[in-house]
Amino acid sequence: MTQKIDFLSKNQQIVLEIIEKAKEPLKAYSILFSVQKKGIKAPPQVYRALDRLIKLGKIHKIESKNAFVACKNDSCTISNATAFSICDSCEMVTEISNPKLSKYLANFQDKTGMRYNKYNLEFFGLCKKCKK
Amino acid sequence: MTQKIDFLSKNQQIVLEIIEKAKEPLKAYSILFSVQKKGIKAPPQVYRALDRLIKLGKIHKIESKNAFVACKNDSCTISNATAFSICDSCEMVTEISNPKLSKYLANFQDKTGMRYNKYNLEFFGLCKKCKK
DNA sequence: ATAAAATTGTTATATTATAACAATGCGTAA
DNA sequence: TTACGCATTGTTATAATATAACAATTTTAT
Repeated sequence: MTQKIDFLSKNQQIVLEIIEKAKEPLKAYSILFSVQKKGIKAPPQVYRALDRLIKLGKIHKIESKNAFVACKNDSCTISNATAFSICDSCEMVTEISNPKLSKYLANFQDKTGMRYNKYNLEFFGLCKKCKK
Repeated sequence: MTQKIDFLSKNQQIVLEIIEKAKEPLKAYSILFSVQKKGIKAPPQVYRALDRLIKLGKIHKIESKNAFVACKNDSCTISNATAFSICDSCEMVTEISNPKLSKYLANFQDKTGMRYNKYNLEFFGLCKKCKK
């Protein structure tokens, strides 16, 4: 039987918790370091948990940073439509939750007629604090 | 003085040429392998050329694949607004060049009021061939 | 021509991620 | 119950991606 979709294993819970607590996106190996006291010892354990949490939509990967953030959107159970705002200076990352944008992108069609089932958008700039 | 913006060094030309010839996005180490006969021997040489070519807008990095493609848009001299269509099955990648989309994204403002100077968008799905 | 600055070459190593297999747990049919 | 099959977790090793640090060379300004 495949794992129930709403069940998190111990490792998955540990990894999720640390990502949720963090104010910044976390790198896989910094997660590994933090959770070693809890018995997670090796990279594959972290990467497996990350993969699973991504599939469940509990976290997202910031591709340009190879880092992971918790999904702020409670209703997000599958992460097929993501948009982030990233500050080039302080590296702050926030998930953009904008219905117009999601609708626009979900309905976007290019001339090839290819149909998309997933997208990821990353915006870069300076956040208000850093612009001052 | 900093390097003139339209001048490519030998290594940069070699790397650009191989990326332009390729039908698929190329990985850094596959580029390295291909250009070793031309005298490029070590990773930093490839990565420097890639960085420079990206800044010039001659190539783009597909973040979700850690791979590099040539920019198809001749007028692209700075790569601050990119959008790609990626097939999950055959891994084909095409750059989307759609004025409406670029305009929409360039003008996008989220509620924080943060102003963006760059974005990268990656769409995933099945291309026409693979959908059949 | 020569010093300063920038670029390129080279070695080594850091960082990110996965393959491969062993150990463990877990449902289920006999 | 038990033992078989299968999924999950643990472990070791290594692959793949990327950069730091410094030496050699080339370019530029004077």
